[in-house]
Amino acid sequence: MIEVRLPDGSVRQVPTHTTPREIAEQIGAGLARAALAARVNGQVVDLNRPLDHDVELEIITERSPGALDVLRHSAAHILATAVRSIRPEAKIGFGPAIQDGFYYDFEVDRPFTPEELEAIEQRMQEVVKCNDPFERQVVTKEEARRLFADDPLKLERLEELGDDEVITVYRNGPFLDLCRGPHVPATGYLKHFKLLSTAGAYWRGDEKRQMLQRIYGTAWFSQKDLEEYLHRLEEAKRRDHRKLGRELGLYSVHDEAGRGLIHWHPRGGLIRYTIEEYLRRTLLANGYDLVFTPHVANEELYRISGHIPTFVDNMFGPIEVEDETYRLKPMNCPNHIMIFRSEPRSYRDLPLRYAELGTCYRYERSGVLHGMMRVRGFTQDDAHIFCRQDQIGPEANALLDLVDIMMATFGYAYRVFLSTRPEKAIGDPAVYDAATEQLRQVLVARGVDYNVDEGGGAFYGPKIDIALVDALGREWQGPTIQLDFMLPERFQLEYTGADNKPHRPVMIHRTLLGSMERFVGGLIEHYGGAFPTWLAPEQVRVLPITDDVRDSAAAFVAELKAAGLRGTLDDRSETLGYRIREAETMKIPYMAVIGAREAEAGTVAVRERGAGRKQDIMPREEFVARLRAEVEARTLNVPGLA
RNA sequence: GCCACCGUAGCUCAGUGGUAGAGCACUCGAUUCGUAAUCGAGCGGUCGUCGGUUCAAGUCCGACCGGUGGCUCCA
Repeated sequence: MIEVRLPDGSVRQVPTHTTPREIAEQIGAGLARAALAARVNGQVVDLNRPLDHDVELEIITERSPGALDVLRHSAAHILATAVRSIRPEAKIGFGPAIQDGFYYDFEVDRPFTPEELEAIEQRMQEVVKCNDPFERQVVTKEEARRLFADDPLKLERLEELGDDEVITVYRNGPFLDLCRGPHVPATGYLKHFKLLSTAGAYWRGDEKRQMLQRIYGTAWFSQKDLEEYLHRLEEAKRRDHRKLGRELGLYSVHDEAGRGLIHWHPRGGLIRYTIEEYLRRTLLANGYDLVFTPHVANEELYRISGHIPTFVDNMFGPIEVEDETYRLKPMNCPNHIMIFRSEPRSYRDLPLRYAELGTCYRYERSGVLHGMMRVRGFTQDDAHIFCRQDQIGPEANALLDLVDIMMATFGYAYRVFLSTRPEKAIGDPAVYDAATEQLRQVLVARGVDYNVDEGGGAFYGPKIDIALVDALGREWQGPTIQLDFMLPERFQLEYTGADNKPHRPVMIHRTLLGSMERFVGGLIEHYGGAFPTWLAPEQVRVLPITDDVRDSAAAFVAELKAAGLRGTLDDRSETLGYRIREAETMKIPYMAVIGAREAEAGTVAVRERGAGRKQDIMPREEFVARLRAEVEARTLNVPGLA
């Protein structure tokens, strides 16, 4: 007999080799029907896996965390089953569950066609209908070698397994895979899924190895979830910053001018200007100094910094001038170091915080360029803080205050990650760990929920990474706080301490918004193009109903401008409906309609973006005052934003 | 850079070997209108580029250029 402890704290005595399914059946028929897998001492296993010692057991159902991963991993096997039946020669690679779905990699003579994808999906339906059980079997390495004799990719993986590892294979109907599991009980459990796309993917993610053909799919427990996910994909497409960027006249990219180089149009420029102006004022109010440094630098600078040779593959090529070689700057830190080093520094001067909206250029391979998100020229919201070791904590704390302000202003939720010392770290491990501990204590003191990426820090220092969560629930790389013990060393930075001796400062690289290109690109998608009033390039469109009130409307536009608001007059000879439609399409926050009644009374009929026919008639001054208050408060009046 | 798909007017797209099309946008004219498309006319394309097959190529084939989705890499 063994003891099984359940999540509610109860303990059951059952015979050795009882399976989780049997226990679920004992608890209730409903639970047995809902059971997909089990969590035994924290590890997810199959329902039919016999228990041979005392355990803590949790039955996994659709609602359990991790349940979708099990389903999706099984979906990947079902996909491979279907592919094998259509293309028997396909060699199988890996097929894991991923965020929102699953994939499977195949080595095939010719890539899959879109039509084939449909056929594969249909064949998957047949596999599901068979409802074959997923059967786990423990095998020896020798047996496994025989079973996968025709699957070189599996053999390669097999040989990496240690001799003491338990090797398992899973069979469902005709398909056998080397796999750790677990799986849902049978193929019939997969009901709501869809294949999405094919893509090339290097075997083991190594571009020196052969390219496999990957098939992506998604799977859910209910048709509703599947449809919601597909709808989310549609919504993401609708909000694509490249599409909205063109439609709203924000930016463009030109072959003639160079790929991956953003041309900010007047509307996009106004958005960027407004953000930059707000950012600079915030930084000045928070103890930062603004600096400006050149776009090119003598290559020597990057030899000292070490970017040559480590970063040279990401840099634009050399520029020869007289006898010297210059480079477009890939980052701002060496320049800021020059400013720090330009005079002797005292411990009393520290911390020094140099901020720059610094434009950098990096060579990115053509295949990775993507709208404003991945470009070759970008302007970083960059800053470097030079401080004493004992100032790391307070500086990190102040930075997290700024992060809070910025994220709240733009309406982002966020998640925090702390990355600790990797194996290959430089310098004294004690210094690295002490600094990491300072960061950790700051996070703890602030009551921040954070995840630790053990060994995920850079070799030159630990860091705090912040991931933005946008309106669609997607995560983006956000602010980072990166400690650096290396550059002060390489540039021999010093300050004079209270002991009148030279000391080495610590550098903190930090960004709040990342690059203006990426940040604004992200904002376009976050807001779906409907920028809050304070950021909207055009805040009010004034619409006179007839030519008779044109002058009155023009006067109102002048009043808006005088109040520092961005209003424009649309007095074209088009119907009111037409002009309203266009203002809605351009996602302008407010329309101010002026007809004979309003002109007479000194009022405007205000129509808010996205609010339909609802109108609010108010005195002109009141509307101006309301708008000014809204701009000042940076109100997030974005439809659909929580 | 690699794999797949795509490339027709400023935009969205139709056109399966036989004389390049539509809607929107733009220009002109008419219309003066009460909350998401007023009517008419006009302008606009060497069908991504180069080569090949064919009596004939937007259409079939090849190469190249560019875009998209991935891979790899990153602000």
